[in-house]
Amino acid sequence: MNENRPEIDETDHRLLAALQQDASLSQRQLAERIGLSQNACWRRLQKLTEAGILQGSRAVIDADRAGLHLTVFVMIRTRHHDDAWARRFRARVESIPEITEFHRIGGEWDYMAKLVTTSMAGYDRCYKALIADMDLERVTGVFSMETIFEARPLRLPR
Amino acid sequence: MNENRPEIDETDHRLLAALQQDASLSQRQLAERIGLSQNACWRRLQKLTEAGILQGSRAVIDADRAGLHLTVFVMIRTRHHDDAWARRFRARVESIPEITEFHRIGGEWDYMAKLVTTSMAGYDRCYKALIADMDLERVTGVFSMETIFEARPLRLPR
DNA sequence: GTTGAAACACCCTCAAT
DNA sequence: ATTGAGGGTGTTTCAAC
Repeated sequence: MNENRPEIDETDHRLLAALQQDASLSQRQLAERIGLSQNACWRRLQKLTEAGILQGSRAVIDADRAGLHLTVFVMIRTRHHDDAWARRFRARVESIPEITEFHRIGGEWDYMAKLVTTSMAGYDRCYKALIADMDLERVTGVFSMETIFEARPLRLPR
Repeated sequence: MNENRPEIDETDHRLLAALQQDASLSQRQLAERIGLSQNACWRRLQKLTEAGILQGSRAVIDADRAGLHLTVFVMIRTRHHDDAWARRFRARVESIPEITEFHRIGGEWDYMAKLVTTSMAGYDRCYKALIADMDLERVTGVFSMETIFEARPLRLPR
């Protein structure tokens, strides 16, 4: 949590929104788009980066074209609720590169992992790697039949 | 689906992996890192972009520092299974910018949406906007207590 | 906040190997 | 595949307003 975040004004907002859509924009283009001088734009980027709000940029890759045809959300319930087990489980999850996202969740399940892989055979390998010697109470895969959209820009507050 | 994807060799692999970690690398740095001339590196990037595998880059923003303190996965079951209703529902989901990801899923539920917002009050507003006049059978929010990691680079096959 | 300028790094395209 | 070179563009930091 970080309640006392630095102020983000309307201009910062538009700046972050633009870069969330396309981080390859040059500073000239960016400055022009949001109606700022290139110089002022640069200073704002510095500030946002120093504040840790802007953390860099990443390539967007078309999963399907890259051969990744299957997305599964793995729901997990554990029998163990001690720290040592939790640490061991997190290390296990981190060791499976097909898992792109991992949450501790509330409700019926304890954890949820998003897993992106080539095929059902790929999923089966990950599943086996995930459960081996972890004594999980229950694991179920929720399969994405169709990814309608993903990685949409965040809606920033204020 | 795209089974007949162009060949991605080891070098392309490392290129995409590097750009998934940091898309702001200059072509000189990138070329040096993967042991290629800047020129050859540039040509590979062109090919990957033309093939639609590499689709650009996006800024990474720290959600919590930007004031987004709540992530919820919304599970949805519908009573309607005709195309007209599905189109209307997709349009509704797209109209809610807090929803960053949307899947049609198999199993007990029909759809799953990932929603990132400021607070419980923000979630409630989205929830109401989502369900209004849609005659859903059942909607439940699975709350992320802790995002252990997310937006990890894709594990590319081969 | 702005403009203008200077120093440097980078991108893209050649030609040659 | 590689190097080298050139022109155009982008970045970063000034000083001045």
